[in-house]
Amino acid sequence: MRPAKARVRKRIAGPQRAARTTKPQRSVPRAASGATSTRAKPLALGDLSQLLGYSIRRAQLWIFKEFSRQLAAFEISPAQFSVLCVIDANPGVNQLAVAQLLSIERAGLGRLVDHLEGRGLVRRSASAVNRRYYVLYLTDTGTALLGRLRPAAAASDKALAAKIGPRAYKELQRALSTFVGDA
Amino acid sequence: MRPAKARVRKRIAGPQRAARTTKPQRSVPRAASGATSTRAKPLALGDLSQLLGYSIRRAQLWIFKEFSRQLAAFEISPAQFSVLCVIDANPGVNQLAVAQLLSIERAGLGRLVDHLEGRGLVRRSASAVNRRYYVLYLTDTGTALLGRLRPAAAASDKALAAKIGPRAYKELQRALSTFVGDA
DNA sequence: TATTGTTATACTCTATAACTATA
DNA sequence: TATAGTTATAGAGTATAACAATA
Repeated sequence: MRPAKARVRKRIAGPQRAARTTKPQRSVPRAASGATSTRAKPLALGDLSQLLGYSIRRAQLWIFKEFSRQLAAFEISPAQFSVLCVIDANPGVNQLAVAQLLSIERAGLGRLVDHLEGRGLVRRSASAVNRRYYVLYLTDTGTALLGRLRPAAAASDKALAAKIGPRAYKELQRALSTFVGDA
Repeated sequence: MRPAKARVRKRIAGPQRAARTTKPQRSVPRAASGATSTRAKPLALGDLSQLLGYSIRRAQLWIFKEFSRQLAAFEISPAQFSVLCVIDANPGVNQLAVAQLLSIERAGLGRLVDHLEGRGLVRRSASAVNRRYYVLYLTDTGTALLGRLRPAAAASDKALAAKIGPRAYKELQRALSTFVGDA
């Protein structure tokens, strides 16, 4: 049998162990020329290698992995860390302002703040000036945790600096500053 | 009433229009000091602004948005484009090799290739040398489409170059080359 | 009528485990 | 026993529409 083919699947959520009644069969074109696939020739990225956008994507994946590794003990995601930082830097900020600053959807940010509040890191208070607002503060627990997150985040950024070199680190910080603050 | 609070939610999937029986009430600390939240003072990013990792994340989000804008007419995501590029550059490659090169899970790549095959862009053939393999090729349709995607992807990368400047573009290409090829 | 926050929903990604066929 | 591909599933993240309360 072939590697279990199900072409043009329907993406349905079937039963847990679906019965494999119909064995997929297809005409096997032996005349596939020199298609060895026996891991000898190195693979090429093609046009991808010329696109800076792809390099940045790969760098970002590496950074999230490194960040998660450094902060694994705290169970804090990059997005959660960014929200804690913004609340810490702007005590009494409201949710929409945080969402806009970080380019997060307000609905998603609401759930994220729910989570942080449930862990006792963030406190929601009613605004005295506009009753539609919540104003956000770090709790003492939140402040204490952020104090421990900061060195870990800095270590993760240092690992990045070590990977690309200190000069490139400075160059990137200057070159990419345009992206921080706008969408 | 307050802004409809449901603190420490349970993340359950309730009925479409859940009855809002319990009106959330909480002690309103008026002594919230100078927490105005009336959009006057500019917000600060806090420690975030010092982390290159955050800048790269923001840059990557911008790039995906720009890429999707340029390729909207083709309904091709960045990930799909990357797979088309790799198959084009390595005719007869097998799925696992593509997954490893692009750091995509093989399960996810299988579904992605399903989609591309369903659109008639990619052809799966049985390997002549190892019957566990599929070998992947672009169809004529896929090759033709990639020919039209290439300029669009290049335009998206040019927009990035225009945003950061040509010198920074070259610097980044050199500095980030370490991330292309490994995890 | 517009705005803040919430809810519900859907879709994509990611990650994992288990399974079939093959080696 | 190990590997390629698939399936199922669960968890995040994202995007949107609609609603309540408030302005």
